[in-house]
Amino acid sequence: MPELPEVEIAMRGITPFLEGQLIRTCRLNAPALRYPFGADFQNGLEGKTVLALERRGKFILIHLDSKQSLIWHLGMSGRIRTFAPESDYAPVKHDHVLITAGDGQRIVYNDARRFGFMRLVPSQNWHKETHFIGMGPEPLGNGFNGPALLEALYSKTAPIKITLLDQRIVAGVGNIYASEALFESGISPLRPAGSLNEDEGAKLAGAIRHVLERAIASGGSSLRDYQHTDGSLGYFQHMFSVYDRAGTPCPVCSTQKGRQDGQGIIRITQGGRSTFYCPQCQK
DNA sequence: CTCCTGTCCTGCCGGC
DNA sequence: TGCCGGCAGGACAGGA
Repeated sequence: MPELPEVEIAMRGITPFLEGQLIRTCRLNAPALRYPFGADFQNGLEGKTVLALERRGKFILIHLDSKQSLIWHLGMSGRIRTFAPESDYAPVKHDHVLITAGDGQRIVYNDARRFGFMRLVPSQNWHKETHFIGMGPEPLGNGFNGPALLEALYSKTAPIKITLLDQRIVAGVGNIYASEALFESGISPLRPAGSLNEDEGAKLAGAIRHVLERAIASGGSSLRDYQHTDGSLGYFQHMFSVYDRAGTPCPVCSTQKGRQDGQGIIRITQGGRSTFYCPQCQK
């Protein structure tokens, strides 16, 4: 499910419930998510105080005062809900992890498909965990721009859409925002990644940043099960140009004189996953 | 190395 | 109405 914007919003949502707070209890309703929790998981959380939270790619990191950090990934269907101390928590199916903190506020992790996971690792070396080794730059950070992107792409022969999903190229881009960024930059998803020129590299880097920033500002994309931690919905899905819009007119070329004969947005499959684009606008 | 495919798991939707 | 196939926001392993 969640790509960078949704993970960022989830992290912002839980921060006021956890930052500086004592974790009182951690209840597990399943033996494993993607991986087993491990015998020491609950003990590693209970009685510890949260120092800080941060995001890296699609991962949330929760640093504890025990020199351990919680690595948290939401997989495809992971969702976090928060409950204020005095509010009622009504359990729903697939609520796998319940954390009670501070004054009694609760943080609940629900994940129908259990593709997500939580792992405790030494804080000092969290970035040396396999998930983060070789991970590409943060697209909203200073290290990401046209030249840096081109450098990462130049030797690649795979289609640019598939390559953008590789977290070693740039962190946090997933299936929705890869299609959206390619549309915004006018680049065909079928282009070999290494074939982009300087101008296209700059355009694509800018489009990735722009799309992600707009998605965060719009509260992310609420498809299927994704919601904010307080239960509210994002509305960036209403601003998709191409994703899940197969058969609709292209928002750019359908309005241009002499170009109304395009077939509109089409869906293709690349690497077993859907790609949406406008064959007329994206070359 | 890169690339391509399959797999983990449940839910939902459309077609018959 | 029920059943079945296909698809879903991700990451990783293993083989070519």
